[in-house]
Amino acid sequence: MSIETLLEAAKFLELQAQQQQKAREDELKEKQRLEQLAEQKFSDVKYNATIHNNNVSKAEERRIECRQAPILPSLPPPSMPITVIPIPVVTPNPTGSPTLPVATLSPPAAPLPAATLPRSPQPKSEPSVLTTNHKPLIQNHHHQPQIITPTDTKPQLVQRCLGPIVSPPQQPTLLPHPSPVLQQVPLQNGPISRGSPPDDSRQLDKKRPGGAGTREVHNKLEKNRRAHLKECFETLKKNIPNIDEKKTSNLCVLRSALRYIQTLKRKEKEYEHDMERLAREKIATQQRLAELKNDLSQWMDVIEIERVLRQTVQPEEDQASTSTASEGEDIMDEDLEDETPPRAQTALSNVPQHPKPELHKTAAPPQTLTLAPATTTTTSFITQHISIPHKAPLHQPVLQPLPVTLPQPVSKPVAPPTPTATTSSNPTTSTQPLIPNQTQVVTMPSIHPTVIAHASVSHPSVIQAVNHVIQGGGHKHITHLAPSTTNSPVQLAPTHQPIGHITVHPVAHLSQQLPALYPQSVAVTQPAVVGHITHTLNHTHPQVNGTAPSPTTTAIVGKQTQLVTHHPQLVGQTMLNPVTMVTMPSFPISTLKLA
DNA sequence: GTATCTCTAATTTGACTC
DNA sequence: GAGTCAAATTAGAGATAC
Repeated sequence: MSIETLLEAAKFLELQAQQQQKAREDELKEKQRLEQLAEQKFSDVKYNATIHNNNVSKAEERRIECRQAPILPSLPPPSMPITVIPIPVVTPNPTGSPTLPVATLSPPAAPLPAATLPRSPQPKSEPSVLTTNHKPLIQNHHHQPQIITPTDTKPQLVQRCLGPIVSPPQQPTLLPHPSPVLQQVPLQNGPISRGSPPDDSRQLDKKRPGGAGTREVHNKLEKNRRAHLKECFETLKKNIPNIDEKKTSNLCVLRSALRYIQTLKRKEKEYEHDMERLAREKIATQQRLAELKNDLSQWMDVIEIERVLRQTVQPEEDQASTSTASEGEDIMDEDLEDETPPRAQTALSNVPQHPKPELHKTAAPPQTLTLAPATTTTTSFITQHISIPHKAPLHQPVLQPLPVTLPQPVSKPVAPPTPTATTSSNPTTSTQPLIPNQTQVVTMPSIHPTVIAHASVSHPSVIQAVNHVIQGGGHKHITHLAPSTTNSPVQLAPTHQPIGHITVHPVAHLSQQLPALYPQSVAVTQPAVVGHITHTLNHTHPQVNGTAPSPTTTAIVGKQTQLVTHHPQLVGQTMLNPVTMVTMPSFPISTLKLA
């Protein structure tokens, strides 16, 4: 029954196909003229087939299919010869297969057509039919495999789409070989075989909610993602030095990047270590520098003390050739103008100028102390003793001959240094031209005839020098003064006055006392000198009130203990040295002029 | 010069996570 | 649903053997 019925059905389908074919050809002509799908949709299913033959795009196909979907049901089964649907109509099969395919392509639908059409083994029994039908079947598979897949998304849809999608190509080919049964076989087998049963169809259903568009979109997105990935690799490649621009795969890029990162990390660590090492070296160097400074200052103290001792040996006759303080100041002012300040020598020449307040402001450098006139042993002692510590370490030229700055090179033949000269004892002093300094000191007295004037000139520089020493870590230096003096070959007389207690020595009194106090200049003690300085400062402040402070004096006193300002006005002007914790006068001592 | 092999990039596709 | 990942596949280029 099955075969016969199938054959009959096939014949019936063939007839219908022929009729449809004719109608289709007519429609094709019309379509070619019109080429409008909307009208053609409703015209006939054949119309759809023609659309496919015209190489309509997939999207259009889908659209058309979707549009047709509602139409198909409306069409009476018998009127759908081309689609699979007609089969049931034709076939006497009571199973109602015609409706099934329409409802669902999948499982239920598949069996029916497959059972009926595939029976196409019949074709074997009927070679003619089989051969003829076989071609279309293959063609269908080859020509529009993709077309089918997209339409498989939904059973109904697929079912509806099957007709149009598969049939179109078939029909043209089928026309010459009318065998409705065979035509239908491929039609249904196509999708079924592909989907091969339900699994595939389910996957398709799951995967194609949006049809092939989803796949295309997904592929496009994936492509963009790859492009982005590629850009990232290129960027990475650019950031890696020493890498071949062209012949480098992504793998090489990654490896190179890894190596480069490791190298950078290693370098970073190295640099960190270097920084730490340099920091440690810096600290050590600074410490070393500080030590050297201290040593140098101490060392210079000894030198200066020795020098002072030698100077003290000089006879007082130096004073005889001294001129008035004012004269000396004037002369020194001229010198100051003539010379440029920056150099040590120029600075040295500035010393005499200090007496004038305004000049002192400008030419305060303590280096000038070296030029302190040696009108009296005390003054010379004071000046050199105090000033050297500062100048020595900072300005080596201070030790150089100073006659240049001297307005009156009345250099008297300096008495040969006493055998006790420590210059030889101290290796450092031996290397330095101490003798010129002595000569200078000797010559200076001519400039400063009186001790007072001398002191007035020398104090500023002395104080400033001391101040520098203190500020520059010279505190130790000051403390070393006493020991150094004691250690020096020349024995200094013990201080006549306690360090912690400063006595005021009237200036006039000083000139008289100095010889007495220090029969030999060498015997002059630091405290005494300091005391004189402070004393003069305290008493001369009215003249210099308002001038810049010079903490040197207090610094000097600081070593002793603290400065007692005797003058009430000074109290308000005194400053507390943060280093020595000693009050410092706020006025420039250099401007002091002892009345 | 050709065939073969190897490597790599590009593509497709299914699965997974958020 | 978008984005991502991984496996499978494909195509092209370079190296090698014949």
